[in-house]
Amino acid sequence: VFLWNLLIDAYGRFGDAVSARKIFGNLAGKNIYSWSLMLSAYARNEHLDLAEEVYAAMPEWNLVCWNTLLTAYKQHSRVESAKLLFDSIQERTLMSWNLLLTAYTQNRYLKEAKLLFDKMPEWDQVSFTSMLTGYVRTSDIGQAKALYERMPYWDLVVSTAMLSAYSLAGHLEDAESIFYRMQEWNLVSWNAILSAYSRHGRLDVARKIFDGMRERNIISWNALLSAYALKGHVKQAKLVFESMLEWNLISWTTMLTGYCLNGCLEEAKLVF
RNA sequence: CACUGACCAUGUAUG
Repeated sequence: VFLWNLLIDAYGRFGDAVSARKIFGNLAGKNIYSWSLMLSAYARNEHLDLAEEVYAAMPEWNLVCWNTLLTAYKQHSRVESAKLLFDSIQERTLMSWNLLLTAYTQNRYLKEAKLLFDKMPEWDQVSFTSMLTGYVRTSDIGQAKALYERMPYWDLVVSTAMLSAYSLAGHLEDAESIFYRMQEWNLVSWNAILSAYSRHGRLDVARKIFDGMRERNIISWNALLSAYALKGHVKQAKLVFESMLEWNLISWTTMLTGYCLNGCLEEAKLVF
């Protein structure tokens, strides 16, 4: 059963809920892990209705499956359902609280988020990050900063969130000072500072950061691309675009917007 | 063996 469970998990993560379902369906002696894995396979792959069916059919429920269903509701913006589930479950961990909080903040229920945050039995870095991004989404940089300064310490994720918040609010220098005071960096935080410079039109610095990065992903490339495309350097942007190894919807939209902003309507049409 | 937070374009509700 362990091994079959691993396979269900793999298919679920790969996005193939149908194959996961086949294995699950034929599996004799399903345990609570099998059920939870099937539940998250559906939850991850945009099948909320099927996830609910699996949940309803489960022989028993535990914390993990409640949390998984909360995650699914949150991702599908079913905030009311998340709240109902949260109120009805037998036990809650900090993660369950964080999930409801994130359901609120990601869907801009800021008042509810604030009330819940103040009612929580404890907070961890996730709780703070979630509340912080709630403020950011509602453009309240002041509250975001106040919350950040209340924290006992800062991990990589919450620092990156605050860095991006400053950048979004137009405070490049505050973003920089967070970055340089951090104890550790990863690809995401490098991308965040790169995009901060890019957003503020500091093309030279953005380029240097990009060139100096040890690893890059498509987000890094798109950030550099937008530095050029949206600040009037269409030719440079085109060069970057052509050296990219892969493109996604964001790359194309960036390039298209760049052409439009610079009056290159023919090129824009071609891209489109 | 299962569950939560941060990074990229455009748009995102007094139009």
